[in-house]
Amino acid sequence: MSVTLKDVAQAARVSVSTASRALTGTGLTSERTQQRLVRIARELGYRPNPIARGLKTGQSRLVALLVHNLTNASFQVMAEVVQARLKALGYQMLLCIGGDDPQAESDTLTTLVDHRIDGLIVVPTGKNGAQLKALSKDVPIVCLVRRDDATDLETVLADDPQGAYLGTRHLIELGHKRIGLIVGRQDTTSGRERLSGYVRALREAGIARDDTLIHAGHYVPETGATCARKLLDLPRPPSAIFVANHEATLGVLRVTAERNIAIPDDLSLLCYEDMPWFEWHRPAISIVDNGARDLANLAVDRLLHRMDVKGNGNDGVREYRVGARLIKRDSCRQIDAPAPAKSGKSKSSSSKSSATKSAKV
Amino acid sequence: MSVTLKDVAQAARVSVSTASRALTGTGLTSERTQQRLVRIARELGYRPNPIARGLKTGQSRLVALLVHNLTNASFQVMAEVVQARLKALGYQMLLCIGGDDPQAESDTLTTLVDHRIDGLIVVPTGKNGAQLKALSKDVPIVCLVRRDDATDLETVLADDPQGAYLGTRHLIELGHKRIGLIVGRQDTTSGRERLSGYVRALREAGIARDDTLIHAGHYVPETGATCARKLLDLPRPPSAIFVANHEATLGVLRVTAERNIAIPDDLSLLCYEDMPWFEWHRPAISIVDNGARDLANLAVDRLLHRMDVKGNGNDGVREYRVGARLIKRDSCRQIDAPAPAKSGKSKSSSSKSSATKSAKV
DNA sequence: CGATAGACTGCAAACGATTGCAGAAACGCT
DNA sequence: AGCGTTTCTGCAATCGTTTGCAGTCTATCG
Repeated sequence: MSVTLKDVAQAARVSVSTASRALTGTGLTSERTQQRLVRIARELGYRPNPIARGLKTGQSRLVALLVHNLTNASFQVMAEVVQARLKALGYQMLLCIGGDDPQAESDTLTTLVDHRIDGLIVVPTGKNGAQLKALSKDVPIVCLVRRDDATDLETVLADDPQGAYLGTRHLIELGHKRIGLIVGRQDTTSGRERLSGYVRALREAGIARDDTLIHAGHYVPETGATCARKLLDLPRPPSAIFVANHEATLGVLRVTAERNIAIPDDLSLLCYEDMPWFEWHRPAISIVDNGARDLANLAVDRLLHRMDVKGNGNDGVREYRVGARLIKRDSCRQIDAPAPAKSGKSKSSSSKSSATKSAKV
Repeated sequence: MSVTLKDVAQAARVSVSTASRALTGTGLTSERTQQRLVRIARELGYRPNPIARGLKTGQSRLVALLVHNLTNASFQVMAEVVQARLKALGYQMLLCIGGDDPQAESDTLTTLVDHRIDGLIVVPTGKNGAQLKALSKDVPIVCLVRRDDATDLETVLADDPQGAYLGTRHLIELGHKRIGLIVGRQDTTSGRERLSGYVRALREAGIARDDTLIHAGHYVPETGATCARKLLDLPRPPSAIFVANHEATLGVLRVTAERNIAIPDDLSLLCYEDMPWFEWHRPAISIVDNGARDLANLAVDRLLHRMDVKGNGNDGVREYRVGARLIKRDSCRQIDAPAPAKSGKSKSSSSKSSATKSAKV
């Protein structure tokens, strides 16, 4: 079927071993035969069989990435980044989708090690700590985005406390005093951390924490909508909402649209994590970028490092934090200005965002 | 390291071959030893090594999916579907991202066959027909979404002519006579087909084709924006725009926002392919659903079929079409009603969208 | 009772590479 | 020339399975 090492060796009238050494470039072969073999191999179109090689060396040139889904924009860019990096290094990426389901995660993990993957980057559900720990003896593993507290695996995390702090402070600086927070479940690291950043910014600014302004739930549009309604139905509704997740943002936008609440005139909106269409949306939505791209890159770096060092060389560091950054667009507005006649929370549609409108069409 | 067939055989005091036969269930072994071996294997936690098996059998239990990117919502759901289906069958999915770049595609293809993948589902760039054709002798291949005209590979396509026809007809039925079309490059099948569907609907309705209303370009937001501007700058701008791609839709929305064009009051908008946020957007965007999920499922079906039949059993059919369907939401409006005073293409921001605003908040 | 078919089982050779070990060739040195 | 190095090459084993072939055992039948 395809050209094997044996064919090359025969064509060159040398033994298979010599051919192998010449082509893998171990330096144990003479310059002349080396070049000759390389030439012949090329002429014959020889391509080494990774399966056979893998059997002997125990490596597969396969690295797996296990994420929850692909609808999440962060996971998308991570998958793209990981794939690109690995490909450049001659690895193939096995992309697995666990759906945040412990059982599926567990199954997937075992098949992956069966396949003798050379490395694994995983967004853990947090329910398979024991298994992950056991696996990490055989395969280099790096956790991404979430930590699995039952393990001591190297983990690359977004700096959620800082990101949430940054975002909240931004809103405070714009003059907001009542800032609604829609945040993730409090039994996840990120949920807790984002809340803590928010609280810290409030405290620093000397603003009292008001628990009626804080709502936690799953990262889905429905939750966003529900929480937004609760916030807006408050006797004294917030002047700004910080949505700590992009999926939930969809729900919030829906509610503001339904109720005809103009952003940012009637309500400022700040979102955690980017989505491609946020900057095309009108108004373009300001965000705290969790640095998905950097996260993925760092995870790959760490994984490669571990794969090199072999033997699970722990160099002490267990946790890496990737800084978040604020990207200001048009969905948050200054609020402390002495309200001019037509501004404030009227239903006017003529503030900053629309001031530059052309009458074109 | 891990327990091998030899270990199992030893524990059971049989030869490796017997163990192999018992565990793979060839039926060539006595009921009793069969069950005994299965038991022992389980007790020892034996897991067959796919690499070793692959070396012998020439199969890898790996199926590759090669798409252009993951930002495209259709590709996302396809990837999810393919992954789920394959996993259920004990295959792992190799997800590759080609970026619609012929060179990358070509490279990827060769590494994939190196890895002895058992099957391939590919969204071809159309520039590597020869290679694909050659590969298809070794590996079952199914093309998805796009056809590669240089090959006779089995291909699963969206019914673009029908989808475009459906969408256009919908707009016509709503009374639109001048319908702008923003469509893909005309050197792609889908680009041409979507145009043809549009043209057919027009013809059927007895509306003359107006080429100033038709713009083609890449499926990216920028193109959408550029084309939208051209359309809106026309002396007689269209009353509806049919955007034959969701990415381009972003650009269109941006332009309508910039120019304060209310949808659907000032302009009806219909989009090809769904995106998760379209139904959360306000107004919710009407679409022609290309049936990404069905496409992926069918592609997997066909691939499995080919993998079974082995020897590239062609059963004649070369092309499968998956029907598109119209999903009406809120971005298209009836236009033939005798225009009331305040409608039309004024720059007013006070049509339906803002008329119902509550002063809430 | 012996022959023979049938049902299991084991031996050993693959699959395509890598690699330890030892032999061969080439070289420099005295 | 003889000897020790060094450098290169080939043999053969190995990785963990599968599988053709031949051998063993039992049971059945004439």
